[in-house]
Amino acid sequence: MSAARKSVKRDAILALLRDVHCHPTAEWVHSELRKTYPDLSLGTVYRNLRVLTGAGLIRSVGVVDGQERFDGDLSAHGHFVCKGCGAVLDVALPEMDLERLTDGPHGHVTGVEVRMTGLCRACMDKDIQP
Amino acid sequence: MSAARKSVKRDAILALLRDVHCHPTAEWVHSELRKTYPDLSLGTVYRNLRVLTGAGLIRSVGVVDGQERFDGDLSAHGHFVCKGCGAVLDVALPEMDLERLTDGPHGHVTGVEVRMTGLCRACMDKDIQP
DNA sequence: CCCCTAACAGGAATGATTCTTATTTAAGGA
DNA sequence: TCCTTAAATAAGAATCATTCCTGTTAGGGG
Repeated sequence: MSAARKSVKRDAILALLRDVHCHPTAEWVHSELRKTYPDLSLGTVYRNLRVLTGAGLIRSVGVVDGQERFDGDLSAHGHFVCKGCGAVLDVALPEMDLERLTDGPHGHVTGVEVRMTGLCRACMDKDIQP
Repeated sequence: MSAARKSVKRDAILALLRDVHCHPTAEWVHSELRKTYPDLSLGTVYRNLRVLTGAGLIRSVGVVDGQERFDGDLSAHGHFVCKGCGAVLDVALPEMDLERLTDGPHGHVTGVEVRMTGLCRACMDKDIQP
């Protein structure tokens, strides 16, 4: 018995997420991998993103502007989300003891996500000159 | 010129969010306020939740199980989200200097949200006995 | 080589959220 | 108080990300 079978498409999705730093949406992954796998279906991307997230091989950054964003970098870091353009940038978390938060009085904690929102440099400049 | 006019429905939505501690969805707010305002439409709830969020009078906790959750408590605290039942609980953040994160190299930070995910006590017990 | 089942493509279905239109109502001035 | 104007609203249609369904393909153990 094997729970997960070898899958070229799934491996490609995982590899892509590990390569890029843009925290992609399902659609971005789809259109990107279409270049290599022209028959890749959007449903397959969605399903595998869920499988990979469930397996802890990637993580979700949450929903930005109605679309879920994913991250192949599992190291401890937070995210800055620009309200203007929707860009998601990695943010080093200044040594806050996230482990100390684990298993508080509420239950068993499996993940912590720190999300900052604001305006990125590019959008700050944009907003000055109309 | 007045940007925002007095609005009974909007005030009721804000008051409800300040009263409860369950981090409601738009639909929950709608069905709850229907008891007092039988003609309250779901669209009005969605629009006012957006207006109030934009005005900084409430904040979004993010999307849980496909539905956005809101919080009328603006004090500094994080959230524990149960993967099992979708409950959102307030978590005291152990004095981490969130201000120190403001205005990093990425742009102007306006908000920080710390979200923990895991299994709440009730769901932990549930998972033992099938 | 055969069977069982996971993985898949393609497209339909779902459902939260937003948008549109006509109607109501608050606010401020005459 | 009455009138004018624009915000607020109800109702329902439209949007669109995501999930579900169906038939097909293919991996890998036996």
